[in-house]
Amino acid sequence: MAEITKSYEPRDVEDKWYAAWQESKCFVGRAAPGQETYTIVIPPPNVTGILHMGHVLNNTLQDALIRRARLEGKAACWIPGTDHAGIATQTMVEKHLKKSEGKGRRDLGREEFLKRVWAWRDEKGDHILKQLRELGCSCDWDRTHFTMDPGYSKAVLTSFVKLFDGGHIYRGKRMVNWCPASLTALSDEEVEMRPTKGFLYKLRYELVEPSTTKDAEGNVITLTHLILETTRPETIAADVAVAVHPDDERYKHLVGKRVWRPLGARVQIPIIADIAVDPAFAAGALKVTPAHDKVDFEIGLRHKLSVIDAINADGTMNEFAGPELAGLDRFAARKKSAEILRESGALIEEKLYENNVGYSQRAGVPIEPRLTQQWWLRYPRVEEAKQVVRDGLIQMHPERWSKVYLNWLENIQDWCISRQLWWGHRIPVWYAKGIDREKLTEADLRDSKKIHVSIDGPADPENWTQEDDVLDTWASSWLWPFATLGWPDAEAQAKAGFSRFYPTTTLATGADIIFFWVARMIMAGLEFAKPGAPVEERIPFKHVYFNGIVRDKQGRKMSKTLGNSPDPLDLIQKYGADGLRFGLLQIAPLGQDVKFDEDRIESGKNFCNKLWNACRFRQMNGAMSDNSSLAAVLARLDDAKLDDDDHAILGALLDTMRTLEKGFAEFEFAGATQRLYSFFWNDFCDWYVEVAKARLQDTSAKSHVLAVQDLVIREFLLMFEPFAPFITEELWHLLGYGAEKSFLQETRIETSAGLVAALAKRGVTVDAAATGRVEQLKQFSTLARELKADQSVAQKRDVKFFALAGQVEWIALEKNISKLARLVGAAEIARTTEKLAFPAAVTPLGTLYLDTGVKVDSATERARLLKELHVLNKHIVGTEARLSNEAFTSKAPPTVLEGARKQLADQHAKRAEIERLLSALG
RNA sequence: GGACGCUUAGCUCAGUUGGUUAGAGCAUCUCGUUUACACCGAGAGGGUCGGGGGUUCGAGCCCCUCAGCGUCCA
Repeated sequence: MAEITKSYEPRDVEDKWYAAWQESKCFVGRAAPGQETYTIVIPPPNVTGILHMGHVLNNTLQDALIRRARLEGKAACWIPGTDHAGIATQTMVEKHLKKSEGKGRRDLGREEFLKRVWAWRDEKGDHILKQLRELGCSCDWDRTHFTMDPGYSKAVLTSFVKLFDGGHIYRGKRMVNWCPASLTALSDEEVEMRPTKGFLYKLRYELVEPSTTKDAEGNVITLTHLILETTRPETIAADVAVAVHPDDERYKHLVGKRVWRPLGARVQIPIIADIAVDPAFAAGALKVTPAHDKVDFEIGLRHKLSVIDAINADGTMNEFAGPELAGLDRFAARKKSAEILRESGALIEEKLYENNVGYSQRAGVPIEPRLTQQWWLRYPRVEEAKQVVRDGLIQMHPERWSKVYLNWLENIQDWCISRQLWWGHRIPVWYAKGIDREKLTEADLRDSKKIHVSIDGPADPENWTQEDDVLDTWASSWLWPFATLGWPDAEAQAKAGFSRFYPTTTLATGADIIFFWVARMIMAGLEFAKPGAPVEERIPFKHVYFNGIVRDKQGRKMSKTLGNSPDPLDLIQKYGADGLRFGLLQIAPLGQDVKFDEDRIESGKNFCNKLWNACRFRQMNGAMSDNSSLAAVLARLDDAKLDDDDHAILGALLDTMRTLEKGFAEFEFAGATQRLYSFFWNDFCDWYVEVAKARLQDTSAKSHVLAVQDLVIREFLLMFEPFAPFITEELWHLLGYGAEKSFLQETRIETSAGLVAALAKRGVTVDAAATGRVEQLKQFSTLARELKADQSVAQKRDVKFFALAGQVEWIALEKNISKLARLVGAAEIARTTEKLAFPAAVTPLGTLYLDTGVKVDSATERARLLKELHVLNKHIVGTEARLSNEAFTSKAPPTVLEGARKQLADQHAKRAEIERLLSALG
């Protein structure tokens, strides 16, 4: 057996074991007949992305889940992969192309450009998957998928064709969120509302003919103009009407009359009445610009207004904006139009104004509402998608997210699935040559002479032209849970074990993509996965775990631009993958954001080192005996030698196992990791290993004590492995728990109940009361150390203690006396039957005197005791008050009442003892 | 404007169905090379649980309300 080094050096260990795992293909997801499966599909990161802290948290959680499942004997399958990330990747390559060759994508042409994107992908791609290996992720790498791979692409096209055939997909000229930077439409979900500072322009729209009316007091007034306020004066030339609210008494008489458009060609436009107008906003009149605003567009439809499109796709103004504005960027045009309006006298006022403006999430520029031909999807299975969550077939953790999910589905809008990009799945629609695409009706879409829709395209391609647009990336990733399992190809599905691994078990992701991805996957799964099967077999997953967002210390989201995100690989270098994983999970409570704190990662590393050294110490204490199985270790226990400390540590072990079981069932990882920490560090190292040092001197007890330690370490390694796979694997072998060519993961982890049963079989029943007795010894030793520290002899090992203890107390002390003496650093702890003139402390096991060999400073000693008495008195007053309250004694449950009475008795006894000590000081 | 979440020690966070004197890690101070570990050990100081009100014998925990912060949806 190799000797364990003085400190844990993660780097070599990590590389060695990851290579061994890969070599043996031990992460392959394979289900034996009758074996329960546990499947996770990874949220596919961008193919050219790099690992950030959010990935670390998300993937550590998935790895913990999948490794635990493996230890529980389930057929665990974690499917990795990447996403082609349409806009992001295309933009990146375009930028690179511009920089290196000074060319745009249109200079190259579609085919050539796509070649470049693939080359980029091949060069930069999948880097993130390698980084996940550094983190220790146990994905089944043979199953790695990419959303643009041929098989996956076939799934995407198949879903399109099926949805089209099912009448879910249509084409239409409608208002979309247009990104003038990426030159593509975006779905509503890709638009982010941001409060934006700008100006509100107050304008006069002159009436063609002045109009008279009466005001509230009945005075006759004559109106010559209307007052409007707008944030977008550059679009005035595209105004086709002015609207007022139909019930607005101020303007009723104007409806049907006309005003002069104040910008562009001198044109009269009508005043109309529409309920969309908010009479309370500004002066209650709205300029109607159907081409450039969603609400205006709808007003236009209701009133059959014409549409003037004054803005080009790239956000510059066109000739309809008028000669002064044509060619200008929309923001420059805004300034320019304000100038023109000011000169003409139409601009009354411009004031600072903040409103919510939609931004392209990817490109970061304000989106432009724009009227374009797009492909739309009426979501399938909306009602069913709500039902599966309401019925608990799909459980969300934390549960509250299901409300957000349901609320979105209640208000669901059709999905714009076409993107004016080249990098993505080209929509499998072909138009007959010569037809006017602009004029295609809904009926034409169903006419196979005009439109062809199929996966492979028409048989006579020369007569057809394929749609230029590609599909939204999410319209490919929403198929992820089943397209990664071979769908729709029957053979591929059989090979991938689709029938066993679908539905997947748990999806771990961020709540920020609950609509983008989670909700859509549920609908896609229900629609496509197992047609005709019961709903519980069609859902894509049973649990959705939403991990928090990793933020910096100030609570800001980590981002490249802020530069506040540490590089996870640096952290792995510094603290080890296990330290990073464990440290991060300790601060990741269920569903709460994580404020990243490097100190916690360091604490993760330190914990690994602690574990390492405890195992090293175990090895130094005696040759390893048979550790090859739980039964072998248990066989080495000597039930006659079990003492309270053994019982207490076994009790704590069982408690920790239960906490872990509950933690995994409820996705409470912070609690689980914290219990692992306190169990191993406090319960085991600080107490059990320390008291064992004395017992190891006793040759008759030694092998028994080492067996207990081996048992605890074994079970601990099994529990810890999902969080820290590298160090546990290393120690597993160093301590002889596993055979040479095996891995820790091949062992079945015991349940707490299973361990109780296994112990019982060896005649061992854990005595719960032992924990309380050990607790008293712990208090005793703490008080003894405190006494030494108070007397400034903390470092001395040769002091003598005397315990003024009754018979019962002394028996409890006596059998632990060598442990205690070692623990507190004393030459001797002896019994005394008389009061002594030494500094003293009142312990649960009698009064303890410290003989320092020098004369007691009675003033100091008195002050110390008085302080303690003061605190005690305060507590006594509180307890007495509670107990003398009739309402309390009559209503509180008996156990609470009894506890309070016992507490008071203890407090009184302690006070009496302290008072005695004080009077002894004279 | 609506919904949800958060507010506990200097910092980051725990705190199970309300029940003794509210915990941990880090940081601070003191002491320490005793057969694992200074990536360590021993000890200490430090909070009245955002404010207010209520329910209860009893509230960090339940209810109401206010404030601040955050997220999502309008």
